[in-house]
Order: sequence, then structure tokens, then C-alpha cells
Amino acid sequence: MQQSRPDGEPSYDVGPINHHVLHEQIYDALKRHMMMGRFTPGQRLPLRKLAQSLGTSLMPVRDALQRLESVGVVVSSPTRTMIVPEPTAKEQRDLVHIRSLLEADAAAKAALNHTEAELAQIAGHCDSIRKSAETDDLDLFLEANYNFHMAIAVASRISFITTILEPLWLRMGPLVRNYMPNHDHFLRAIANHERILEALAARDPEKASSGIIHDVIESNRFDA
Amino acid sequence: MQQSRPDGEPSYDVGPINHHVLHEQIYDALKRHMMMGRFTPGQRLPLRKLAQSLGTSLMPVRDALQRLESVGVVVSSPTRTMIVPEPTAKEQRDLVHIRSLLEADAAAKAALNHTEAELAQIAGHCDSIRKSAETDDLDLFLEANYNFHMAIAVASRISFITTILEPLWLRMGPLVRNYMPNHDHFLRAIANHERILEALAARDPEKASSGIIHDVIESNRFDA
DNA sequence: TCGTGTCTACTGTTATAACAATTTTTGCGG
DNA sequence: CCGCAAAAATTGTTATAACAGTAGACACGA
Repeated sequence: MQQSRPDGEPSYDVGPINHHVLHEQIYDALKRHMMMGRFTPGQRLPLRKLAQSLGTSLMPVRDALQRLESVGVVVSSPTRTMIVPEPTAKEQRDLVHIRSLLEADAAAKAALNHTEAELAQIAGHCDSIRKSAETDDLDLFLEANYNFHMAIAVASRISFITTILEPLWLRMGPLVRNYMPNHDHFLRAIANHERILEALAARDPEKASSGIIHDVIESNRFDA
Repeated sequence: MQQSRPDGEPSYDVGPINHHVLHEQIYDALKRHMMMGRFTPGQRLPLRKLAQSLGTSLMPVRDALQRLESVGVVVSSPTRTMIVPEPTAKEQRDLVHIRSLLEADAAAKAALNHTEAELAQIAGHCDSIRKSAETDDLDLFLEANYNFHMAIAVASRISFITTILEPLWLRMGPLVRNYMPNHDHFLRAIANHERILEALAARDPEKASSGIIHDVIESNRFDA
């Protein structure tokens, strides 16, 4: 990995640092909060309250919220206060359906295009999911599950795919603590994910995409 | 459609007016500019220049640009100046592929779910496309084509579908004046769109989705 | 001629304040 | 206790100003 350099030429490659401006940090924090289901559906998100709790002025909070709004992760009330949405039953079905369309395609391509490093990372997330099931750690499960699916999307090499998928996931965030209660769901999730991992390792596109569809639909089956 | 009301109760239903705050008006203007291919790939979009040309301060312009950035329609340079992107060949292929996935599904559902009013509107856009071909009016074609596809997406009743599709379209904007030069493209586009319209009128999902796929792929065939 | 450093635009970010619109609270009258 | 109007608090939008990087021009020295 180390770049060779001509004799006598010292290296200045100390690497770039994490240069995140305020509103990006806030965006990431809110996104994470949303993904983990830490906001309740219908909750109001007034700028000044958030800004005070973050110790900043209104502007960077407003930036972050507007960005979330533009991808539908929060919605703005008639008076333009941002609100955590409460997806209807149909909206939930449609979100799951679109996700299954896109993620199935991504999984098939990931099976063909993934690197070994990526596969190892995905396997790591799969381990985390197993561990979360053993300890009934919902927080860990949510995070590992999210990372698992996003890592597959990245490995698909489809341009912009995470930009499209991430908001769809985030929109389900507020509901994520409503179901997935019993231990049975955990067990099925483990089985699904390991089947997907196998398919990726075997570079089998059909098995990967059918596995993803099965997982996406089953883990969002509210009528059960 | 008219709501009945109790006797003696006058109607105040004059309907809401277009209450767009500044940054939304600017967003719409920029979006339109992008869709019509009026920005050149790689063009810088400095806040003060745009604000001056719009006669506003920086803030609403910044709001609009950040919103465009969050859906990938513009990209921010390392120094955070917004720039009109130049999609690579692979990015273009992937955009077309994702669009064909989503629009095919939407067209199939639109065939089943559309109202007569929606069908009439879609037919209207189809007429505009024909007219644009007769007069070689590229501006009219771009707008009518866009409206045609978005109207189908709306008629599909899939939640959030336009939120997802619109940015994909807009990302192709900067390139839209590079091809579609000769009259032959126009003719094929007319044929494709009328075939889709027929399928919708006949409520034939398979024909609608295959028609859309054919149109999306053909009208973005750069290697021709 | 080429590299180096300095100075000056330029440019986006953030904080603050004034403003308008809305919501909530308060208080009065019945 | 209820209805309602007025007052106060809440809240998002926009403009402005101060600030911190960044890029380009320019001159100096090897």
C-alpha cells in the first residue's frame, strides 16, 4: 500500500484530516439519531431547542435539518417547523418495495464486484449482528444491520446508490423500535444475513439478490 | 368534487396560493435551469454571483444550493463552492439503469392506478412532445419529456417516487444538450411515448413497463 | 526559468439581530 | 366553567457582518 518514492524525496503524505464543518457534524448526529430510532414519530424539531442542546447558533442546525428534509427524512410543517414523520402503512410498504428493488440489484452486482476487503468487512457486520442477537442488544443490531446493507450497496459499485438508499432507510427510523421485539426475529435475521454472506462469498448473484429480497421483506413484515 | 356545505355557511375555500419562501423559488429556478441543460458541466456557482443576479442576499441562494447538493444535483468542491457535475460514462450508465428499474415499476403500477384526468394530462404531454419534434424545439421537448415521465411516476401512486426520480433526472441535465441532435431521435421518441400512452390507456402493465425501459435506455444511448 | 513567499481577491461558514407568522398563555366577561 | 380576545412566547426566514480558509497575481531570489 505504501507508495514508493524516488531517492531523496521525503514524504509529505500525512493524509487528510477529518475536516467537517459544523452543519455536517450536526447532520451526521441527527442522521444517526434517526437511524437508531431515537426520535419519536411526530416529534417537533425546533431550531433553537436543538441549537441550544448542541451549543451552536441556529444556522448550522438549520442547514442540517434542511438537508434531511430535502431527502424526506424529516418533513416541514405548514409553519416550517421540522417534524419527524410518521409513515403510513402504504408508505411503509412502498419504502420496503423500492428498497427491495434497488438492494436486490445492488446485491447481485456486489456478488460479482466485491473485493476481498469488502467481503471481510461485510462478514464483520454479520458477526456483530450475531453478537447483538445473543445479547439482545437492539442498538448494536440496528447499527450492524444498517452497516451490513450499506456495505453491500457500496460493493455493488453502482454510482450514487447509497445516496438513494440511505434516505429510504432513515425514513423507517422512527418506526424501528415498534416491532422487532421477540427473539425469533433476531434468529431469522441472522439466518438471512449469513445466507446473503454465503452468496457473496460464492459470487452467486441470483442467490444474493433473492436473499436480500427475503431479508428486506421479512424484517419489515408488520402484520406478523 | 365540490364540497357541500351547510346552509348559511359561506365558502372561504379560495384555495391556497403559492406561498413559496425565497429559497424555494430560487430552488425551483435552479432546478429548472438544470433540467433544461442551461448550466454547463463543471461550471462554478458562487453564492455572491448568483445572489447578485437574483437580487437577494447569500442565505436563500445557499439554502437552494445546499438542497441541490444533498440530492447530488450539484457537487461541492473541496473549498465548498458548488459546481455543476460532469457525470462520467459509468455514472451515466448507472443513472439510466436505476431510472429504468424504478420507472418500469412505476409505469406498470401507473397502468393499473391512473385516473382519467391523469391519463388526459399524460396525453397532453405526449402532444407537446410531438409538437416539439415538428418544430425542432429542444426546450419544449425537454420540458414535455420531463413532465411526461414525472406524470407517470405520480400516477403510479408509489410514495416518494418523484422525490427519488427527480434528482436522477436532474443529474443528467448538464449533458442533455450534448446528444439528441438529429431529427431521427425525435421520431423514435415520439413512437416510444405513444406506445407507452397506449399501454396506459389499455391498462396493460407489462407493455407500459417494457415501453418505458425501451424509451429510457434508447433516449440515453450515447454510443450511437 | 523555476520555485518560493506574500499580498490581495474571492468564497463559504457562522453568529447575531430584525422581522413576520404562528402558537400558547393569559385574563376578562358571561 | 366556558368562550373568546388580547398579550406574550415561540419559531423559521432573511440580511448583514465578522471570520477563516483558498486561489491567483506578483515579485524576489536561486
